[in-house]
Amino acid sequence: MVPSAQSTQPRRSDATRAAILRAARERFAADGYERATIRAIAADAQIDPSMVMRYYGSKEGLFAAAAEFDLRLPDLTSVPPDRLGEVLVRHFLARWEGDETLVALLRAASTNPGAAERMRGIFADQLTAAVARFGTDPTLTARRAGLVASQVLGLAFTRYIVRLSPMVDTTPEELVCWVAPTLQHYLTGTPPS
Amino acid sequence: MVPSAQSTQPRRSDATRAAILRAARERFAADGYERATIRAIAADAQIDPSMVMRYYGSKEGLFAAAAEFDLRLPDLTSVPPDRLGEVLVRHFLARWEGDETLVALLRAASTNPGAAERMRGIFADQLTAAVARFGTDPTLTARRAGLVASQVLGLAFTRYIVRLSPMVDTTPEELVCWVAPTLQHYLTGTPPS
DNA sequence: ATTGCGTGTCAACAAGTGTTGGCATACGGT
DNA sequence: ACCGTATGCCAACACTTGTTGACACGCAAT
Repeated sequence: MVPSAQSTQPRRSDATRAAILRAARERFAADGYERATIRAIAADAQIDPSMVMRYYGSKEGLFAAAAEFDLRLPDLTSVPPDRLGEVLVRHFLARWEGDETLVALLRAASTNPGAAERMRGIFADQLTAAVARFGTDPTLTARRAGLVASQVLGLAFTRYIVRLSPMVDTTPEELVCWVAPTLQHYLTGTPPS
Repeated sequence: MVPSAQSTQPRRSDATRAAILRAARERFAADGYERATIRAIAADAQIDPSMVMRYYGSKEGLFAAAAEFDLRLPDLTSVPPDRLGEVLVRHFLARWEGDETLVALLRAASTNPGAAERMRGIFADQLTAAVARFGTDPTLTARRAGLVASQVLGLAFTRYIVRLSPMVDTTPEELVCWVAPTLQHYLTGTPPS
């Protein structure tokens, strides 16, 4: 992608900024918020730690920039209603395998309140909005979204964080087969009593 | 429970040891491994930080002692096969609400390799063993256990760590109704292809 | 060429960390 | 009553952390 005719003109330090951000995402994803030190990130990006401060203000600011994330959920109204679960699992798995940002967010959310807040926002806003397309009861919609989040985050947690052997070894396709009915049930199943 | 006629005779410092352990569990559960400082734990237990070192050797040692945990899984062969899911969810929920040890372990597992290792052990050993009672294929058994772990840990992660509003607000009973079929499917469902 | 400013490095600070050794004290067995 | 040992506190170490300010270099415009 070209520097683009965005609102702000391209700066000479854009390459450095990008290198910092990339290193930050890697470190946050691998080590979590507190173990990922600014010095280590700066070393990975091959610059001085003070640059990180100048460009991102603080460690919190750096994390906020590095953990910017969009689930890019597809329009669920245009998929067959009985394939909702399958589409969702496949989408989430693809989103994870290709972008370590969510893993960074996931790791950090356990110990950093800001990260947890952001995680809440992502799943409460983006996922709930996607689910809200069908069904009118807002409480039920939120509950459905929450249940989907629980299974999907549990999948990521066991596969990428804890690295439970069976969850690591299983192929994405097989995971889809197993988990799709679960999400389908959470999305379209009849609520209890 | 009485000091007991265990292998080792009761020491005069048992009360202190217990206070340290209780404070450690609270702090680890609330703050995670790195943010839970020995000084804070010692302050909670109203003793000097050096005592923690003397009795538990190091921070790692303290965590190892504080994160000792048994799932106390019931004997799954004595429950009706179509109620396995329900029994399991209910058991896990009860186990969590009453003991913060697992929350501590869960929080710490994101950033501390030792905690992740222990988490792996608990779910790979205890849960797999309970599931192995029926079904002979070991790979399939491990996979079933892993899937159950993913949903159950995802439930805990969204409810106790991230605190997603819909997952916090929902009553345990209703959660059981939603999640039971999922676990049932993972335990007894037919594997894909 | 000179002036400004953005970019980058170096050294250092203040705070907090896990960890250690020394010293007082009080208990329990003799 | 005495002595050894367990228990507890205090002060300090060595180290790492995020963060800051001063200083050097190079590009761009005048």
